[in-house]
Amino acid sequence: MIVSDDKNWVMSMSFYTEDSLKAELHERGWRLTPQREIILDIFQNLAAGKHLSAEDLYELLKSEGHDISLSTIYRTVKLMARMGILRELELAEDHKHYEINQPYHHHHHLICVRCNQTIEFKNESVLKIGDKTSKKEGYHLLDCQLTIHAVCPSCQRSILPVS
Amino acid sequence: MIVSDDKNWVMSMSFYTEDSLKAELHERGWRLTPQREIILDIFQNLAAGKHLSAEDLYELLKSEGHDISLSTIYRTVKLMARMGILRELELAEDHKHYEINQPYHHHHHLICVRCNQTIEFKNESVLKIGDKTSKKEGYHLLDCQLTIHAVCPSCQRSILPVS
DNA sequence: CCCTAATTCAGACTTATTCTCAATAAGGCT
DNA sequence: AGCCTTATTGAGAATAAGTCTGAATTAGGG
Ligand SMILES: [Mn+2]
Ligand SMILES: [Mn+2]
Ligand SMILES: [Zn+2]
Ligand SMILES: [Zn+2]
Repeated sequence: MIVSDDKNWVMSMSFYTEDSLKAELHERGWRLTPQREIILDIFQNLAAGKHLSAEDLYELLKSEGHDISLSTIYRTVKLMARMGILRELELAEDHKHYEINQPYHHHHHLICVRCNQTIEFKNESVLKIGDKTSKKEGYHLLDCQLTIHAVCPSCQRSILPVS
Repeated sequence: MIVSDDKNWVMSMSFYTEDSLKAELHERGWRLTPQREIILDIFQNLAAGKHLSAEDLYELLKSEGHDISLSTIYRTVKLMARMGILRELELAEDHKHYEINQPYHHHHHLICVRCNQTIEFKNESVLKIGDKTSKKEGYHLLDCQLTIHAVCPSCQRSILPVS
């Protein structure tokens, strides 16, 4: 399900029910499976600011008694990212992270390139820039993320280890 | 070599000579090698808007008669990214790209999540936001990138292939 | 209830990136 | 100019994130 606001850009709605997820999948000729429902449920109930890798999600599901294969997890998060339901984050680690894509919780990341410590921050103008830019090019906006690479205070003080 | 401007944030200077690169390496107890000099030279003379993967760089160097190992290339681009000399771009492909980090050429990416087509755009406020945010947290800014995920006009029209 | 095509699952596979370690060489010092 | 320490390189092995395959399952339309 898609919601347009007064500024005329489109963004996924904040919360999916079984029905709205099913409707959005069916729009594209896809199906609602228990696996997809369960995975979306995890992300919808994740604490604000938490994000999961595919492996994280796999373990979390297993701990809750859901035996969903890694292949399905990889396929599902990619699918939901391409639908605009999830955000795909490229943080400092060597794997992707995912979180729900909700305007209300929209935020960005400040990453230390040495120790990988990451701080989240909000900024109202970023989404406006993303909106303006994508509209100008005729793109349909799904998500926009500002990623800042920097050196944290603690790493500025420490001696650099040899690469 | 580091340059501070009137706004008090720090950013690598636009152009490196053998001496300035050497100085910046020595500050950290590192060495200037022919390989590092050659690799930086490639990036400094790359057409604006071009970016290279490690493999791209390896082939380009080979075509110019420079036999630098892939290991060294991976190590060097990562090193230079952590120094703020290069930007590490996470585009839609499954490998990283690098380009020189110069305020003058500072730009961002609008990516189609379906066909991976990428458009570069400039925006003056993004760097200001990155500056303000990193300063507020006491971080030393190296680079900031706005990445917009969206669906391009052509992909909006086409039928969706099954994932 | 049937049928078709989408989806799942297990496991093989791919491949970007990192690691290891012996050989080399940068650069500080005399 | 030669010496010494240690950072760096290079070749190849290793790692691991993510994708692909093919048979079995199942969603959902009729
Ligand atoms: Mn992680
Ligand atoms: Mn590429
Ligand atoms: Zn740090
Ligand atoms: Zn496209």
